[in-house]
Amino acid sequence: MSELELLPNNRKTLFVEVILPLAIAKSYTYRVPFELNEKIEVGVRVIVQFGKNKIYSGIVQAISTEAPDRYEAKYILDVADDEPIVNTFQLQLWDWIAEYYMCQKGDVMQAALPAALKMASETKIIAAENPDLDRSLLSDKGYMVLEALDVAGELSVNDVMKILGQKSVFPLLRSLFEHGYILISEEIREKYKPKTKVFLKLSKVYFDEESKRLVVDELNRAPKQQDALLAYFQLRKVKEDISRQDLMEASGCGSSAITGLIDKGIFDVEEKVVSRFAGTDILLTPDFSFSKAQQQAYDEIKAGFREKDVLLLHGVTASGKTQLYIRLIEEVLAQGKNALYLLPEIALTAQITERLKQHFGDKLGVYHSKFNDNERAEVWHKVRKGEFKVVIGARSSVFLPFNQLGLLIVDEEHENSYKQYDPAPRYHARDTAIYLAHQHQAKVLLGSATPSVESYYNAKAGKYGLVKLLERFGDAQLPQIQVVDIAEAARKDEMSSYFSKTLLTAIAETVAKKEQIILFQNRRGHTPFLQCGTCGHVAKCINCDVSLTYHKTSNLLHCHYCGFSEEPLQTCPACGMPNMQSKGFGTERVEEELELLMPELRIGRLDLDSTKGKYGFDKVISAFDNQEYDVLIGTQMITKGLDFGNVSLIGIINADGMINFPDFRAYERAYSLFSQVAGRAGRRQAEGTVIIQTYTPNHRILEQVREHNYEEMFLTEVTERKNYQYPPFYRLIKIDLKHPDKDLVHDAANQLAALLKQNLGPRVLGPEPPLVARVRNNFIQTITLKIERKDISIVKVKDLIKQAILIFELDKKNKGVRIQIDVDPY
DNA sequence: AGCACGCCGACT
DNA sequence: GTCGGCGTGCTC
Repeated sequence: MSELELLPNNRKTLFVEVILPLAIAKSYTYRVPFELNEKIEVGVRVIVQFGKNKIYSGIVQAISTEAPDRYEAKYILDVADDEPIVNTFQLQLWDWIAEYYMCQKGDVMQAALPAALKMASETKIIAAENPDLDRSLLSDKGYMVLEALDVAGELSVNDVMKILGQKSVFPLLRSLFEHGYILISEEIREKYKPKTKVFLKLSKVYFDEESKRLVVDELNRAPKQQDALLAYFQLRKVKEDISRQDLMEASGCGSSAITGLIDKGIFDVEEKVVSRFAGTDILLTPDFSFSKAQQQAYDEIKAGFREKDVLLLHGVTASGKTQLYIRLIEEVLAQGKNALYLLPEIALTAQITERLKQHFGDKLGVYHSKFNDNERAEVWHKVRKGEFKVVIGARSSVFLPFNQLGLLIVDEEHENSYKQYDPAPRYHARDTAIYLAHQHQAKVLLGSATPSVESYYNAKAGKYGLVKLLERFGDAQLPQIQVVDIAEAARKDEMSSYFSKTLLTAIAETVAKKEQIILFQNRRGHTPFLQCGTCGHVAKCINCDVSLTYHKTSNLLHCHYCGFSEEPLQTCPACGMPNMQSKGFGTERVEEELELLMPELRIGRLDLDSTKGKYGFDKVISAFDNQEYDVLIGTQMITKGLDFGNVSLIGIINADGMINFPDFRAYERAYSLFSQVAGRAGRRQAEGTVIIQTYTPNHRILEQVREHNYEEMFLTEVTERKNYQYPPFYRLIKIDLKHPDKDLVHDAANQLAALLKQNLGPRVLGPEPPLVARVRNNFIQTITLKIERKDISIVKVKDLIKQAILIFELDKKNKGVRIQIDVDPY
C-alpha cells in the first residue's frame, strides 16, 4: 500500500475524471481541493472551468489518487450535489451507447440529462472595499470595469463582456481578483427550482374554541377577513394542509384579506415544496378480467420469461395488450421492482397516460419531450429516489436513473421514431432498453401488431421468445380491406378529384349511420410541389435540394427540411410564363377538395401543422372523439395508438408514395402503416371497412395487407433481405459527409471510402448522394457499410472506421467536412 | 463545441 | 503600421 493511501481521507489529494457535456473524445482530469474531498463521489456533478473562460458542470465518472503526469490538473470549483444524481448503471450505459453508436460520452450526457440538471454560469462580481488600492496602476480595461462597478454596484460576467466589447474577460477578472480589486461570487445556479406553495396555519394562540369565537367576533369590522377565517375553519374539517390558494378559492376572498389575517398574526405561513404532478386521488380500478385469449397470452408470457429475457408479443390492434402490460407491471411492483413502459413520442397521448394513472396513481411518472425542464428534472429525482416506480415515457426515458428495474415494455416496437437521428447519440431506444434490462437483470417485452422484421426474425430464430395474441378483444372483427384501382376508376370516369366513387359512397353511407371516418394521406401541407407547365421548372428551396410545399394556412411555400419559406410564385422564375401548376397533394388539399365535394361534412385535420402547441394534438383528438367532426384527415400521426370507438371507415387516399419509397424497409413500413391505419377501424363495431386507393392494386404488399397476412410479408421480406444483404442478416453503418462545397464533399467521400476499402473491402458501398443531396446549404455524400455477422467482429469494424477517419482528418483538404456516423440506421 | 492564437489583406 | 478576416489546434 502506498504512503498516500495511508493518509486520512481529508489529506489525500484526489483527482476526478469528469464527463463534460461536449462532443470531445478525450476525458479530462481535475484535482479536488481537500475541503471538497468528503463531497466527492462517482455520479455527482462538479463545477469546473474548461478552457480560458468557460464553466461547465460535469459528472464525475472516476476518482483516483494518481496525479496525471503530462499536465497540471486544474482544481474543481465546486461539488453541486450531496448525493450522486447519476448511478453506476447509467455511467455504464453511457459508455455502452458511446461505444456502440460511435459517439462521444459528452453527447450521451447531453441527451441523458434534462436541461435543468445541467447548470448555467451566473458569475457575479462586486468591487472590493479596499480604498488603499491605486487604480491608476490599472490597465484601461481594468479601470473601465471598476468605474462601471462604482455605478452599478454589481456586474455579471456577461455585463463585463458588453462593457468591454469582447468575449474574453476571464483573464482580466482573474487578475483584478488576485490583486484585490474585486470579489467574484462564483455562483453557478441550478436551473431546477422546486415548486413551492404557501400554506396557512392557524396561530397557536387560537387553538381552543373560545379564542376562535373571539377572534371571529373581533373581525366584524373586516367582513372579508371574517369570511376568509370562517372558510378556513370549514376547510380544516376536510383537509389537513390548506394553501393560500385553496383558501382563496374556497372563500372567494381576494389575496388582500388573507394578507390581512397574516399581518394580524392569526395565520402563520409555511412554505412547502410541492410536486408539479398533482397526485391523483382516483381509486385504483378493480381487477379487470382477461379474455380467454388474453389469459393464454399472459400464461405464455410468464412461461416465456422463465426461458428468455426478451419476449416479442405479436398482438393485433385492439387485442387488449395494454391490459396485459398493466397486469405484468403490477406483478413486478409487488416484487419491489420498477418498470419502464416505452412508447413512441407520438403515441404518448392523454388517453394512454390517464389509463395508467388510474392503475398506478402517484407511483407513475410520465416522461416525454412536451414536459418542460423543471418537470423533467422532477421526474428524474423521483425516479432516483424510488418514488416513481413505474415510468411511461418516450425514447429518452431509458436514461432515467433507475435502481432496480424488473420489467421493460417497448410498445409499438417496430416504430422508427425509437431511433434518434439527430443529434448524436443516434441510439435505438428498443435496443438500448434491451441492454438496460441486461444490466438490471430485468425482462423485456416487445409489443407490436406488426413487429419489425428484425425482432420477428430474432423471435423465430429463438433469440427472443414469441407470444401471439391474434384475436381482437371483445367481439371486434378485423376490418374488411378493399383495394381500389385509381387508373381503372379514372377510365370509368369514377374519380372526383382524389376520391374514387367507391370511397365517396362509403363516406356518405358512414356519415348517414352517424359513424366516423379517418382519411389517411401521408403528406402534410397543401401541394408538395409547384411546377411550371411550360418549361418544367420546379419551385425549390434555396438551402436544400427539395421542392417547396405550398401551405394554404400560411399562404407560403415551405421547406420541410430547413424551415425556409417564401411567397408562392405566380410566374415561372425560369421562363417567365404565368403557368405554375400544383403537383401532388397533401392533407390540406385533401381537406379542401373534400369540402368542395361534400360541403355538409364536418372535417378535422391531424398533422404536424394542425397540432402545434403543447395541447394541440390532444385538442384535435378529443374533438374527434366527441364527434365534433365526421371526418379526420391525417398523416401517419393518426395511426399511433389512438382508440376511437365510433370509426368504421378508413380511407387511404394514395398508397403508392409509401410503397415506392426507395428504402429497403419501404415494404415493411408500408405494411405496418397500412395495417395500423386499418386497425383504427371497427374497434368496437362489429366490422370496419378500409378502402385503399392505388395505381398498383396488385402489388404484393397490398395483397398481404388485405389478407392480414403478416407471416407472408415477413417471409418475402426475409428472403429479399438475405439476397440483398440487409438486416437482420447484415449490420449497416451509414457514414454521412457534409460540406457546403459540392465537389469538396464528393472528393472527400471518395477518399474516405477508399481508406475504408483498404481494410474492409467490398463491405464498403458508395459514396453516393442521398435522396435529398443538399440540406441547409450542405451537400451530403453517404457511404454505407454492410457487415456480415460472421467472419468479422463489429468491434473490429468500428475500430477500423475510427482509424480510417483519423487518417482522413490528417489531410488538410478535408478540413471542415463534417462526418456523421449512424450505426443501425433506420 | 467554443475560443484564442496566429498569419495574411484593407484601412488610419 | 493596425484592425480584423477566419484557418488551426487546444481545452485537464
